[in-house]
Amino acid sequence: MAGTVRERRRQETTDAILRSARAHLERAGVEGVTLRAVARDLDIAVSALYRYVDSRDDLLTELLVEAFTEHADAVDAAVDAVAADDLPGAITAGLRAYRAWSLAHPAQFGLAFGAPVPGYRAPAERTIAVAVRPGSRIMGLYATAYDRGLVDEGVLTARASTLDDGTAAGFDALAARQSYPLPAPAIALAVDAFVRVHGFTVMEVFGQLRPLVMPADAYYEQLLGEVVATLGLRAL
Amino acid sequence: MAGTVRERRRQETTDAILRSARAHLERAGVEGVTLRAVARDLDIAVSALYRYVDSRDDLLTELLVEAFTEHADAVDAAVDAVAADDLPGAITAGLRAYRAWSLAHPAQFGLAFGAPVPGYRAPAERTIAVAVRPGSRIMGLYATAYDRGLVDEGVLTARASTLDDGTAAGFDALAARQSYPLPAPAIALAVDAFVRVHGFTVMEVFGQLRPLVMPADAYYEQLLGEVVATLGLRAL
DNA sequence: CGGCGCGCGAGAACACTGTTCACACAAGAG
DNA sequence: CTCTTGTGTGAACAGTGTTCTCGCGCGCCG
Repeated sequence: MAGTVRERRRQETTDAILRSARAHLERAGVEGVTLRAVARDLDIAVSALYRYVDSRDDLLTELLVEAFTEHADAVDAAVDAVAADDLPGAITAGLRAYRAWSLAHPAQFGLAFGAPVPGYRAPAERTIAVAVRPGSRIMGLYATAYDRGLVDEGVLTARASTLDDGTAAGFDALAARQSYPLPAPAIALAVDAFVRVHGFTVMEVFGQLRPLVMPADAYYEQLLGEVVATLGLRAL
Repeated sequence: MAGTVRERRRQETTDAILRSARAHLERAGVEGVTLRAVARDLDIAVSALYRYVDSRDDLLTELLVEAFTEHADAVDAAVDAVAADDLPGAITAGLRAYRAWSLAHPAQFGLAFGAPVPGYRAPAERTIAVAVRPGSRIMGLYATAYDRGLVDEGVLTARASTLDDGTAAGFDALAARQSYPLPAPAIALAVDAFVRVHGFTVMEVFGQLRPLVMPADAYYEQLLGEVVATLGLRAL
């Protein structure tokens, strides 16, 4: 129990606030997370909440980074559960977890990836780093796969032929900035894959897929297979 | 000028309400569309609005179907502007307009395709029909292309090999219901294409693409080319 | 161990929001 | 000309976020 008694009690209250806010988010969406509702849960005056939270927007930001973090943690856990040498398997598992977490936590997913919550702009410095984690993880796996020569050269040259110079330069800059040993066409392939995965997930969670694709599980599994193949990877 | 003076005035007021609500939506997002703000715009008492609108949710629904309609109209206009015999060109133009409208109207797009607005459930009977229009239009173009034998048989058989039975059955049922002369693998290809287009658009409008792809225009054009090729179509 | 600062909580107040109500007025229908 | 009906008003209620002022008393410091 590090810290003084006061600090520990403060931490407990902060946790309780976040727990309550999260519960209301899951049950009633963003509009349901209300300072007064949280205060009622904790049997506390509304104004007392301001000792722990700057504003309602601040509370939403907390929920937002929590959502991003849990999402990324889920992806990481799935990746880590796969044998380290099975890179296609790890990528598949990570992308599978990407959708699974989103389906299991639609409210958090909506907060994180839905339309920017009106009225409040999420502070970029707090969100971007964590929002980018799943993508970075997958990109890292793909990079080591490329390093080990597991990426088919044919798909890379094919992708290179349809890549315009401006985008390629942007990708090269990105690779340099993040120190990925990936050529621009490989990054393009990874971005393509991510767009498909995220697009499918968004459409499913937001209910725009229901009229079209009914047993979405099987469809997504097939999508994952195709995506991995498009990346130029062969399953073990 | 059909109808009595009263009916005309009523229509004018209704239009003014929608115009004001739409302006607030574009300027401040969903939270910005407020009955009191609209009333202030029209120099009217708040309670008077209830003569024209059942509730705030009802007003939001109106904006929602308006957004869907304009989006679909934009796609239709782009398709209609292409020579009737150039089906790949028409599909490309339609999908290009799909993104262009979304970028030009981020607030409406967010309302229509973002996280379900918390607290209120859009009445399905009013939204589904119009929400589905762009997809139906593209699917229709693809169907006539298939009818004319313009769809490469190779991609169809390839797609069929990775399609599970359940999904295929669902697609067949969809084709029968909508009376599309498309086999299940073709519908799968169309859905794949739509997921890529919508996914890219969502990520771009919601700002999740900015860290990755900088000159998004060129990238999207390339994506369109690849999507059309994946559909088994050859440009004129 | 004792004084006391200050972290913490309470409650009232203000400015907003959506929604409903009783009421008044005028315009069109018969 | 009457009188139903559409339209607009203002007050009221319940709920929201936020900001004050006010105290209490815990727990750190001497």
